[in-house]
Amino acid sequence: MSTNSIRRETTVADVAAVAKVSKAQTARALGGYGAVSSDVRSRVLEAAEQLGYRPNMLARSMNTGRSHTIGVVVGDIQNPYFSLAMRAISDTAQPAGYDVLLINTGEDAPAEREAVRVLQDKRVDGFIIAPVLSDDNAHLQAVVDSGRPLVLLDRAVEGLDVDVIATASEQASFEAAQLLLENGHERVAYISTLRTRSNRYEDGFALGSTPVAQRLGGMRRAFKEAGKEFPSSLVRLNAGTDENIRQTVRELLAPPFDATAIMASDSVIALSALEEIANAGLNIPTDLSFVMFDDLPWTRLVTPPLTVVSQPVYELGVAVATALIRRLRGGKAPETTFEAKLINRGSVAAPPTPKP
Amino acid sequence: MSTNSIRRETTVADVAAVAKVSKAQTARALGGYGAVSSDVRSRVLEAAEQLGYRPNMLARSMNTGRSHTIGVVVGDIQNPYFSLAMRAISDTAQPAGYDVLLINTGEDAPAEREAVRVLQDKRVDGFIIAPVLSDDNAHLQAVVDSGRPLVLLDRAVEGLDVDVIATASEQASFEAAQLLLENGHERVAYISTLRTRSNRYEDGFALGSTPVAQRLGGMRRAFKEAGKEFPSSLVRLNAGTDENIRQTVRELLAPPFDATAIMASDSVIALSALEEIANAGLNIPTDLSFVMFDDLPWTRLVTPPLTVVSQPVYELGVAVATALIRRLRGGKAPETTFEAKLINRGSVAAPPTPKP
DNA sequence: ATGAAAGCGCTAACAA
DNA sequence: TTGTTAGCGCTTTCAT
Repeated sequence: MSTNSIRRETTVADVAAVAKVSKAQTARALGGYGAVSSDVRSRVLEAAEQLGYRPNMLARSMNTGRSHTIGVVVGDIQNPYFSLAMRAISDTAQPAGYDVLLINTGEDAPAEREAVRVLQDKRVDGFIIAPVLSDDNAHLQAVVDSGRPLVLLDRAVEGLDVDVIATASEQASFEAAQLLLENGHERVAYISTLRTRSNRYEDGFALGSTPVAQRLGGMRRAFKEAGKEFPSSLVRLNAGTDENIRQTVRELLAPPFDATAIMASDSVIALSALEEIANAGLNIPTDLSFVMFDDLPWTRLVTPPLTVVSQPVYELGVAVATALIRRLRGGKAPETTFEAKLINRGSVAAPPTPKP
Repeated sequence: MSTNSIRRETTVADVAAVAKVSKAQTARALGGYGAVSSDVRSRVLEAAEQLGYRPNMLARSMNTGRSHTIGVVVGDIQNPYFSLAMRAISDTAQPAGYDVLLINTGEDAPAEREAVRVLQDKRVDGFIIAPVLSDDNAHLQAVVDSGRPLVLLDRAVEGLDVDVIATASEQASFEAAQLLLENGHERVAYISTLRTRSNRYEDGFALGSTPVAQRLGGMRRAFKEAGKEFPSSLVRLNAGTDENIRQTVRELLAPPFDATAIMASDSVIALSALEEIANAGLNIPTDLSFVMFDDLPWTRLVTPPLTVVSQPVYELGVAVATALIRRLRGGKAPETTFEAKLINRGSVAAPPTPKP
């Protein structure tokens, strides 16, 4: 017990009093800026130590204009894709002196707009956002206009000129579709959570340059090269809840769709889909072929091991944080390219009734 | 293009000028406090709208002393346990008006201490911490002394009198061990990431009231009731990296340990262990029985489906956030109890050479 | 209900 | 190098 009767934080003024120097000099010594004689510095530091001084970052931020905090907005932190990316962002930002204010939107567009507003109000130095919608940019444009750097993760947004860190997946999707075609599949379904205005995927449907657009593009190309018609009616977007996904799977497997292969655009979808497939008593790959985007450890443990399209998610997270930090330091974001890769394990085989 | 030549944020003063009221009244109208006539309020709000006014939360925080931000410190956000808890915390804090500053420590004690310091400097209103060590409380005690509420997630810390939200797992562990014993297992190994000073688990080893202590306690009880000796030498703590875990598994399966069953204390460990087991050409459950703590969707998809001890992780996250928010509002944290549950699926069977 | 003025804890100009 | 004086944008006395 010593001098802590009334809980008041010690301030520069207190330290200054003990060190017997002006507040300004004290602040300079403590903040590590300006010119301070080593004599004064040591006296100040000692006094600070003795008083247990801790700087009030809010006050500091207020007049420097920098909070040393970056805002991260994702749809679902529970999704391994994002939690891994988050880990990478955190690992990268920390040593650079930035902390992370995380907002989860639950893949809800209004929530994302609100998140951006909150982060702006809290004066974060920069933003990393994995946007829910690819064609809704007003709030993001506002960020750009505010002069605070913004880097997009995973998907681009129409008409928004900012750095985007994403994985090129056209080629890997092409190869995945090709693999399915070679095995005799034509009724290939694709399920994604991507939020769009319309539910149906039509030819020429505007998906911008989202991963989904690339993936569907790759698949189309494979079908075209094979001289087959791409089954647009088997593309399902806006897959949200577990139940929603299961129902979609049931639908796709029944007439008139009769899918013989399913591609799940992320691991969350895959998990729901695989359970539903098991429930239906269907066996992979004999009854149905399956491809999942993202590679997770458990995909090697299931029977059969899953054929996947893997992305370097951790590296993506590092890159997005690095890009933002460069911008924050007034530089340009480094050019980085990431390519998805098809890993053929055991969940693709010929459909039960191969077409000629 | 109108009035945005020099990028200066609009402030209460600006709004006051347009609304033709004093700065004080404007601030009151904008901040929703004090007494403001409806006439003034509407004029202020209109002016604010017109100028696109956004409050500077840093400034606001500086004199209210509340940042409406809570600090969350976890070991590994990539671990599904934490990312799910994080999701729950976020879902709970958001509607209550709190944002989340997340710091990942990589299960490193010094990093945790630093994290706490940073969060204190940033003046977060409260803390949610899943402590790395259970016997290192100086930095946490400092938080308590600062008067800012702290709630512990998952594990308690010796000598620290704060709310702890965790799962009671003694009974479920007892049942798990009992199940193994009934099946004829005596060489039961337990692998955990828990950081301790010593690597070996000895009788009476002080693990406080960590989940691991409870689990081992439950297992001991089962062995005792069965009149068997508990194989302390098969308990492995400090399991860190993937390679580390794999090596531990190899060791445990070989003489002189000859484990016939492995219990993995979380899903990350389980994943590494299962791969190593597969690499060794061992079959579950015929060659080896396996139990994992935490229930994840993929455990139902592997062959055989895994016998697990499940915890209500999302509920835990909600509870920890709720407790903190109650404290922040000056109340007491609600009493909540969570009980782990054994779910026997298919990864436990008799060992290859049953003892009499 | 309103306004003037005094802070919050710090940094930034400006002199000395 | 040092100290003095203004602020940052907001809230909060304290009068009126």
